[in-house]
Amino acid sequence: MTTLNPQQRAAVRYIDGPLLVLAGAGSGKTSVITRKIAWLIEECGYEARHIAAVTFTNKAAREMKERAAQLLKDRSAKGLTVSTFHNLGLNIIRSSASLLGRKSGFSIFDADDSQVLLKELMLRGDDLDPDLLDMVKHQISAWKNELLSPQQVMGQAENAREVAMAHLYERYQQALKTYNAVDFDDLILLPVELFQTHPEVLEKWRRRIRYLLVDEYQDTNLAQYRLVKLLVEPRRRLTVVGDDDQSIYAWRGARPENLVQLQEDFPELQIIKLEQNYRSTARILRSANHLIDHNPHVFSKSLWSELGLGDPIRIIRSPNEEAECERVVNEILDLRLKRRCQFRDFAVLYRGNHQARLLEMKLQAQGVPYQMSGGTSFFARQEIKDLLGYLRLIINPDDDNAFLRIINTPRRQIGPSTLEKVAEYANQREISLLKAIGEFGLQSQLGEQPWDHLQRFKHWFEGIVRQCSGDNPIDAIHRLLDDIDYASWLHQNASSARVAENRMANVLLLVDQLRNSLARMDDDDDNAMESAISKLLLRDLMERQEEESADDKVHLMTLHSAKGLEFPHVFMIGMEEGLLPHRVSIDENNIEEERRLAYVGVTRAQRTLTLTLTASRKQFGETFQTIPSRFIDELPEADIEREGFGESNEETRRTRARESLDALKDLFA
DNA sequence: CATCGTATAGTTTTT
DNA sequence: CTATACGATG
Repeated sequence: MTTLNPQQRAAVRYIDGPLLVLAGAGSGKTSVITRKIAWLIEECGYEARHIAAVTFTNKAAREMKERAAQLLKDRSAKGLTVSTFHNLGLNIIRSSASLLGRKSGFSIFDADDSQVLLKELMLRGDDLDPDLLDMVKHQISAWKNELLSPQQVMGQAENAREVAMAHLYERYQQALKTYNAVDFDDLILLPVELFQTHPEVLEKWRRRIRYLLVDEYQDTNLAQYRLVKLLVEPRRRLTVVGDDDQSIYAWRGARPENLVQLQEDFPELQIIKLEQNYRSTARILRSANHLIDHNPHVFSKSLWSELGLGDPIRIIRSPNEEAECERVVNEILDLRLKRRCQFRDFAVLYRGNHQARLLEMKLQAQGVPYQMSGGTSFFARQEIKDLLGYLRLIINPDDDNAFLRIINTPRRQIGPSTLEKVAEYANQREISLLKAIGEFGLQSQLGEQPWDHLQRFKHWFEGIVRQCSGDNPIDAIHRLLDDIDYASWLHQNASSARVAENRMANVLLLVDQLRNSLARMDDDDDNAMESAISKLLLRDLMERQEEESADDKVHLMTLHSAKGLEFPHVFMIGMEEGLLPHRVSIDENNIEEERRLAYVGVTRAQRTLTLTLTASRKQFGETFQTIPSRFIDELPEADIEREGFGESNEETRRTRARESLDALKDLFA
């Protein structure tokens, strides 16, 4: 076990009141949290089940849980809560679902589900232009994160559009309730509402959670802050760890000012700074400090390290994005040999997920194993959404969204016109679609064929549901896939057999994860299936799978998902104006957050850091000249090494040769 | 009701 | 340029 430095030790041992730990990048904040958990249990007499640690990502939660369990030598870790905000919220909601107008088995709508629902409501309402969908969904989410109810929003609406949006918000919330569903924002919002309206429930949770630790505190939004505050009052046994320089979720409602707010709300707040970095070389750290110095600061800190000077930061400019990706791959292969390190020691970070596509191609071309985390996730895939649709409907017959998703997948000769009538009938009777197709009152509304098709589906589905509530739900799901001949359906729709098989493999993987998840749960849990599916919907399980199979592979991920991680060798690609900082952020004047994003990227690196960019980039078929990111100019000149910038004859010639070669390639392609 | 075609839009991050 | 959405046709 490593020894803690004096600041870390103080942070672990201070338990007399609320504590804010300002932890710079790589300063060992996870150690502080896990060691504090152990300290509370071993030295302060807390039982594990009375301690909760909350983070933002599943990944962080898992790592923390693992490290805590290690420290406690799997003795007393049982009952310890280490989870994401959303997961904690889910558990709170589940324990009092009926008070919130939900029944057990309620669905969790993801961003797509919410969008589908909102669109539907907008089309039906027709007082809002459907083109505003993007704006509206963002607005509603923002309201929820600000804990504003539809009524409150209505009260402060200033024009017709705002009234219409407030109205839509209300209908949206009502629809979720009708569908027995909650969306991601509700996972925080509803617990707060619950606590505010049912003090006895709050009291129960306060007795349960007697010490609360919050990680990445700078990412909390108002709703999350309120939840924390409700839980820790009046005893105020709270430790939060954060770094305002790593706040990169303002767009999601995160408020770094919560760090300051904390001081006002808890005047007795103690603050401890962790400034020693245990991760990066001096050059990397100096670059990071230099970069972030261009931002204003609430709390100033200066990171230092004892790990030696290290290599200069390399900045490589390539003629175009293809060359850029090829170059990165070559650098990885090269470094791997020179430094005798493994593929897993490398990470390539980028601003947007789409940047990974080309990279993937080039990695594949060279046979370099890689792993993309986060990515255009698993859950955006058709096949996964199909299966989740079925699963959701099995545990929640009111989930009309799920019903609509799967009713005609694969084809059951049940089309839009039929569904229109079903929906109308269901609406009038105020029942769910699934229920509606079982009622004879509907029969007269439909032709003979559509009715028969619906009945066949209904009987079949009821059989599946019945089998699912039996001893072996996994068998039931396999039967389901068998019955609908899903493999054939995929083959029919895919461009190639390979793609189809891949998709089927994804589906089976998901089922397998579900089985594992069920096996891990208590046998006496009646709601095991529901819990397991919730886990799926909160996107926990598949990531877990990724990690467990993460052997020796290069890591590919966005700058956002890289937060909290570290790698010996880091590449940041696309260091151009418009990409990082992103165009939208430039337009909206959010340069500071982009800079923090760059800072997060830089501080992931332990040994070497390479930034790459292109001279020109293709966009919508046209080629544009690019401008190097302003952040490059914000690095200390003494610590960087540029390549591809000089306009030496030699390089220009090579570039030209390269370009004409590419042009030729295009010509023949 | 399904399939095929054309038109059009699209710039970012996540639980 | 590509992915998706919508509309026309079979």
